[in-house]
Amino acid sequence: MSIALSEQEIIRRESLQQLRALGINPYPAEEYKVTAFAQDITDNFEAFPDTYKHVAIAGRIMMRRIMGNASFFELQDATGRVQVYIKRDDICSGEDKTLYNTVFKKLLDIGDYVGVKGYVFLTQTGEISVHTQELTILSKSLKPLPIVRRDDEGNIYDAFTDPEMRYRQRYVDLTVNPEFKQIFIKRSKVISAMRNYFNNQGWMEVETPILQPVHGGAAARPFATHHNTLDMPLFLRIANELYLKRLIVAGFDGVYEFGKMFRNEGMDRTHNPEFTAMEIYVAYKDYIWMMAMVEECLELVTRAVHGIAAVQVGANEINFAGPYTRLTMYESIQKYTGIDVSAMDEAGLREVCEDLKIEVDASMGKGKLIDEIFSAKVEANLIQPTYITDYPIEMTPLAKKHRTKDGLVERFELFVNGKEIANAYSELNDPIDQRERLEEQLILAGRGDDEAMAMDDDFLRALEYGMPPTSGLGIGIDRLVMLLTNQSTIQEVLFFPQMRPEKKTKVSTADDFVKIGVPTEWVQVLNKMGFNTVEELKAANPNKVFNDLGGMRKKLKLDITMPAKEVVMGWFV
RNA sequence: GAUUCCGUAGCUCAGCUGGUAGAGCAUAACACUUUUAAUGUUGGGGUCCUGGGUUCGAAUCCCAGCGGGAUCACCA
Repeated sequence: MSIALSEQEIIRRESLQQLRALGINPYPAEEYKVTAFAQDITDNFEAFPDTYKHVAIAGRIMMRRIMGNASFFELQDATGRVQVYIKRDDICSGEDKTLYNTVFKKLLDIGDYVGVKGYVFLTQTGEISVHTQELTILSKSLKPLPIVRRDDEGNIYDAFTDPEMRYRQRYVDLTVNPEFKQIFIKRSKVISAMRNYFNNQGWMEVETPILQPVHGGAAARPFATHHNTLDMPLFLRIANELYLKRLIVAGFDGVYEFGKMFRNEGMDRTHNPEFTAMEIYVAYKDYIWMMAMVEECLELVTRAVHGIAAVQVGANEINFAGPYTRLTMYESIQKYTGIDVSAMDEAGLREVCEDLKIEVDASMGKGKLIDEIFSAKVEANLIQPTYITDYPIEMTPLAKKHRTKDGLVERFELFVNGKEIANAYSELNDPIDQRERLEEQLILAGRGDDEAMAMDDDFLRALEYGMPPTSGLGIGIDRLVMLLTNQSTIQEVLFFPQMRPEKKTKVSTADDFVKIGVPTEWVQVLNKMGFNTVEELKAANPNKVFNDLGGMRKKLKLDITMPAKEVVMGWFV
């Protein structure tokens, strides 16, 4: 980050002072009563011209076309852009033309918030515009926005596309690339549609702890923190599953939670350290029931976002109308590799992996090996929504044993466009079985499987009191939104994706410089000369600094008094 | 974590085999009362990511670091 202000920033700060000098508050406190929006005006003016005879709109100036005593500018509000026409003699009825000649033409900039009162009309070239009768400054912008230009055909010039700046300064991104707001609007619709659906079924939204003493319910490395008063370690949750099941034990029939999960693992275009999951648990149901529920829910969500049940994702059109294809895990492996792994033991599976050139290691058990084959050979083929069911018991310590098939559990995952979107079980409610299964996880952990799950004694105690048969479902909201908005990176569906910290240049404050005797108005000059800290300045040659100050004063055309040489020498004492 | 590409003005980008930095927009000044990627004329604006090295001389070549992208590996 540069410390010294750029030329344009200095000019804007000077404009700010001049506005104040003219008695105009650049940051007024009063409410500005908005009565119209850009999109509404451009959509409906021609059909209902009479309704737009007195409008008040507010937003940012995004482009200006000044032509002598009349000008056009584009005002951008939350809904879009509308052109505004402003004529000197309309806003300056008397002799004093300051408001137009000075305030509008000189002191306002692209990015400033203004309010415009006036009437809507059609220009000679047929553009719907607002004719200004009253102009109000609502907020002065001190940093120039990137300029993105568009022509009539919608071609974009000088697009602001640098991902680093877009993610770090999302406020700039969404200001100059407002089309990206659609992703977040759709994200909001996905969540609200799902929430409405659940509420309509009579299920209850709940909140469970984010700070957990045991990070259970999934297998992942947690973020660790510490509570001072209790002097105990706490973890940011990696899952909320075990708490939601406690609520089923408590007697709620249907509970769900949208929430952030935190996993201390790698970051890439499908992983952010914090991500949003939705988990729902419904009593007296099983995973077969859950498949039908998910089909209904996702079709409804897709329609809420797109109006239809289908969505274009890359080259594929995905149809969310159910029912979805159902394949058992073994069937899916047979279908895409021709190999029947259903009866194989660990040694047989290792052979298969070797034949298929899948990398494995010694820590992997039977379930993990099957999962590796599935990931490598099947997943990418599952484009239309497909349920993969009946997983090996070793991979799934929280799901109920299959009602008829030995060695399997009642679980499905929903795959769409080659990626997992949802995961569901008939939940394990046999407390003795659950304890054994978690103990097996401890053994796996002992073999070096760092994904093995931790023991949670309080959760087991809850199960011992009795949990009704229950089906549970988890959906990765970020990935669902990626799918429904045709985005290939998770960063695009998160407002503020995690980034490495910005490089900060060490800076002394203006006060630090003043303390060693530098006149306030010269601090900026020193910064401009490359002295960002008092230490850097003191390390320099005093005579050279004194000479350079004069040079900078001339170069920057500063009308400030040159400090005496003794004063400058004093800085270096 | 590995490989690879990138980092130059407020923004988008040029910059050749090394010779001391350019364009468009933005900005400043002037002109212009229905323009629209407004236009015309003139001007200002740079720690060429940071630090080393090679060289008479580095935005350019070499090394290291920082930040980002892409691909791969792990995970949702």
